[in-house]
Amino acid sequence: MKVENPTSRDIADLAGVSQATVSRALRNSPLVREETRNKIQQIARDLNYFVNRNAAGLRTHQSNTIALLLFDDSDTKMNLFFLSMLDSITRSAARLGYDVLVSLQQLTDDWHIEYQASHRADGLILLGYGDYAEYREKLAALAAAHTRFIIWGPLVEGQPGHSFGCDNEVGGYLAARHLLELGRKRIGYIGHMARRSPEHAARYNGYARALREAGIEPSETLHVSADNSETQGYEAVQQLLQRGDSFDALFAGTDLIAIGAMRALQDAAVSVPGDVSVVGFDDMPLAAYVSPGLTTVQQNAQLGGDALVEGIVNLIEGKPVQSGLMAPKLIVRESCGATVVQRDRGSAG
Amino acid sequence: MKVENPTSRDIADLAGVSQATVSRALRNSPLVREETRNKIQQIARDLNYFVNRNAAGLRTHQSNTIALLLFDDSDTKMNLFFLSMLDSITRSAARLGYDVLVSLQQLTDDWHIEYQASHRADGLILLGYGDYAEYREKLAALAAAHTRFIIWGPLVEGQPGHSFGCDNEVGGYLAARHLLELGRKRIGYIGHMARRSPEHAARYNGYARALREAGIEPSETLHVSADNSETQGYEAVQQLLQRGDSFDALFAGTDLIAIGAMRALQDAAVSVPGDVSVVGFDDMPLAAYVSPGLTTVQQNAQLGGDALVEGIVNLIEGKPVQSGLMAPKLIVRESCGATVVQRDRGSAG
DNA sequence: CTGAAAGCGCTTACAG
DNA sequence: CTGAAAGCGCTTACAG
Repeated sequence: MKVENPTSRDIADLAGVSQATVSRALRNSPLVREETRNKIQQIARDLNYFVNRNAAGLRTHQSNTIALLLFDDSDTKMNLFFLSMLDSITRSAARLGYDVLVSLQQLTDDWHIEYQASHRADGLILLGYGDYAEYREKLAALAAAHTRFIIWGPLVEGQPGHSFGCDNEVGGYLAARHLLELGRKRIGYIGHMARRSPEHAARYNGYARALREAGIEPSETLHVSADNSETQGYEAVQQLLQRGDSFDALFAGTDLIAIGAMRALQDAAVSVPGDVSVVGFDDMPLAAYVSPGLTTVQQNAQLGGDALVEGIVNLIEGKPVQSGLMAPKLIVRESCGATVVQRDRGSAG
Repeated sequence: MKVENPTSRDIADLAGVSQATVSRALRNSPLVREETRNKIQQIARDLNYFVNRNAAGLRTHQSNTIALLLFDDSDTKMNLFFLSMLDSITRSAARLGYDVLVSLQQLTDDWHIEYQASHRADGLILLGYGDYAEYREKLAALAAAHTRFIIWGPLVEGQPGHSFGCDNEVGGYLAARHLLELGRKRIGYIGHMARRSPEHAARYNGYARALREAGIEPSETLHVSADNSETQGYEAVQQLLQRGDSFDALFAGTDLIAIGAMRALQDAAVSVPGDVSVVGFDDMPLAAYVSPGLTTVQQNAQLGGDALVEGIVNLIEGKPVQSGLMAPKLIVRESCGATVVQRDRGSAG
């Protein structure tokens, strides 16, 4: 009873029912008598039959697929945080019956409005940091094409579509509070300053809020602009040291910047955390392994991925979706001089 | 001239030609007069039209999609090496006109024979380390279902399907040669010993070959079995130290093991590389950041990903495919005591 | 609870 | 170079 590429018609013949009944039975329609359904499903299993997704999709105008668009225009390799989100995204999607199509994009690429138009995906998840000016335009184009999408990122006033992200303002606040509680007073900031990046702006704002609450006015001379790379973190500290304005702590916009900064400090014979405390942002696997271990602000990739999938699936299914933020968490290691109860190396990697 | 969800028929009406001609024009058929083709393509662009993949796939029995199945049964998070391969895989696939469907699997899961049977993918790329006994069974099932697939991994005698991987034997040889050239004589090995994992067996064999070439018989008492985790590397070194047999170098089957091993040595006040040299395998981003920087054997993820995509696409298109291996490369950092010309931190991350 | 029938939107022999 | 027509394999109103 071998059929090479069985169709529902083959099963119908074998079961002695109509093809329509086979289709119903395989979709667990209550319209089909249980006995009939069981028989049909058994035959399908025996034949190694699986519904042709193209045919089903053509009929139903669905693909049961989510496209995950990763973009990254920094000079580093694909951000590991996004990669680690891939894990929870694919798992959540699978649980809800969706496949995940992955595409790595340059921000300058066409943004594949066609994913939905071509019925390859029912909706998009957008993941990555980028220049927001350019970004906004693309989002508007997606919205104009009636593409369903959800963005990982902050709530931005007037931005088309839905988003879910980390509360970067709170993250920056947590980082700066930690430094203040350790007695640090002259706390610098290294990161994106421009409003090109609302993520980084929010981190900065949280930092500034904590300082002001402590009666300290953030000092321009302790701020250095840097993109997300170790090199830029390194160079930023060199600049800072040249300026000659003293500082006893640094809040870096990302872990990569923080790691570069720590290295620059060490190369300049400045002790971390003896002379200067350093806090990062992201908690990438590296953060636990550098020396000293980097205290940083963690975004929960698991929660984030789950929320994004839930959001896009709700969008696809026409249910209401709210943009939202999740709370970040301070991970204390050695780079600030706080007493560490137990060294957390995080997950291996 | 707005059409909500345009089909080729809408374009045909607008262009004053038949739907068949539209289909030909959009696929750049030479059968269509250039003028007609240009006109049709212009209209398609104006309408934001994209070919319905379900309909096209139903007709052609193709999905132009590759399924990437990542599995990992180690206790660590998804192996970063595989994740970094994702980059070159999606890019290569895109260049060849294929989408990439990603699925994270447990080795114990069903292996989605249905990806191809359901016409969701034209072929599979299998990525991950695993228990080979269990593995083999699944591969046989895939082959029995006429599923096209290519595996990242070693050439294994009698294994169904095609594969592409790193020459682990040469990698192990390079690592051990390096240690021998630095004057090390008592070189231990930490890693999988069982033949469950041909990858690790090959690494061990290369190591043993280098030793024997140098007139040294690999010593049982300097071998400790360990899975791919920092913890197991740490514990392995503790065991080794307890045994009391002296050693001046360690070759670890993976970077994670090596990093755990280095930490155990440091915790036991054994200097790395002063007393003991350590070499790892993989060159994960971490390797450049631990202290001392880990000398290790690098597998080129870029090349690997490209080769896997090329392989599966050839398989899909009925072209001949050869299983193959690529040469690994020794990355010298500080953990062995060799003179390092320039510190290579590799790519950020 | 089941069947006959229409139709989703394409691709491609076939005929001209 | 172009068109009319068949058909890919499903899902789902419609009728019974």
